[in-house]
Amino acid sequence: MSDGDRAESLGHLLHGTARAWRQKLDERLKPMGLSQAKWRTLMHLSIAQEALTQAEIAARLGVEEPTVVTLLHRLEREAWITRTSSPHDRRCKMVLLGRRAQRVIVQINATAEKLRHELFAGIPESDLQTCMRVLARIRERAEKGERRETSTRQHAARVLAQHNGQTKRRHSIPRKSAISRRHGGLK
Amino acid sequence: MSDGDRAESLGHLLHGTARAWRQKLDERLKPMGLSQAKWRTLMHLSIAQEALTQAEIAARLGVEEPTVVTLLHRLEREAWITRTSSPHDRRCKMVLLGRRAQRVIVQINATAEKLRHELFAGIPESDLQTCMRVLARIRERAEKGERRETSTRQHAARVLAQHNGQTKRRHSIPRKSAISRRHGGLK
DNA sequence: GGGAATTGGTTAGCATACTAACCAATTTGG
DNA sequence: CCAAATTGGTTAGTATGCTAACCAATTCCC
Repeated sequence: MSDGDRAESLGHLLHGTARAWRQKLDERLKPMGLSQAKWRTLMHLSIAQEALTQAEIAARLGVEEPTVVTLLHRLEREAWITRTSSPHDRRCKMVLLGRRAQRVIVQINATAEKLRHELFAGIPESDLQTCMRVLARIRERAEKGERRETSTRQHAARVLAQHNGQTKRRHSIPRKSAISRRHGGLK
Repeated sequence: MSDGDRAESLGHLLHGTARAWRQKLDERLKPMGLSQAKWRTLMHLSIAQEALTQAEIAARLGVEEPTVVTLLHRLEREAWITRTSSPHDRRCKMVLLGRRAQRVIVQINATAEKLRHELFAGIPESDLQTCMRVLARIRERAEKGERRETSTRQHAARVLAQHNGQTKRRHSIPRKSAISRRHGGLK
């Protein structure tokens, strides 16, 4: 029971600490019109020092693509970034930092760093190392076997391809309608 | 620079580990029609062994009240819980575990515990302790000074009370309309 | 006793994340 | 070369969290 308690505590602790940290950072970035998600995106673009595709951003942030779509939508609306079609691959959108972002990105990083210093103050270096090692191990285990085997595009396509020859309508019948109004609107 | 890198890594690591853990647990609870948020709520009710008010649940989960409202709404809709008005305090709603929840709660906890064992396998006890100590310290710091001084109900009310005698319309003009259709509909 | 303050719960609106399903463009393999 | 598979991006719908603003009920205190 004591083992279960301790273990459960780490789960809650992890959850709660991540939440508290995020909230604290959001609170400080708020006056600049930013949040952690936006800041992290800008930071990755800044580090890359070149235009990234949305898929690359998603990979670096560790989130799914649809999440990136709306995130970038907000960032673009607020003039933090610009999105242009790639001339090499017309599927891709190249994402660039706007001037405004380039100007304030230093302050943003400074804010985040200051918070980190505050949070880490007085904690022995070796303890931080241990903590990171433990977390990395847990994360690795939790992510491993996240096969996502069920209902991947590839998987579904493969199954259906084996099932019948035709490739149109690869999935089951759509539930709503999914109308696309994309017939000439954007170039 | 190496210091900044390491520090930044812990931030990302914390975020990513919490996310991976949550996803993994959600994945396993999904067949039972649950998620981490729902499971945690049921677990706290189970531990309490008595009816709790929504405010108590919010405090135990560490989330805000409006979050609990929609969470309980979903749980009630799926017959995991029931909500009844308290006879002692007509403001309160007492939240009770439904029969269905009581029956499966053991399996749910077993699932969560099994995952914990898998994730912790091979990690020295002392390292886990250190990790928890570090996280607890960071969390404490991050939560401290979360004054929420700006725009608390109490604060706003106090300020306006000093400003003018009347208490009606304590806040600024609502931006939309905030129509309440609560005039006899319920009860 | 009664007005002020507090507390419990709610709605509205937003941010951030997900999965499922889809289209358009490119790459691959026979 | 061309059909099949893959890849990049999108929309729709849902879950989970937040803050702001509010109502109703209770408690506090003069």
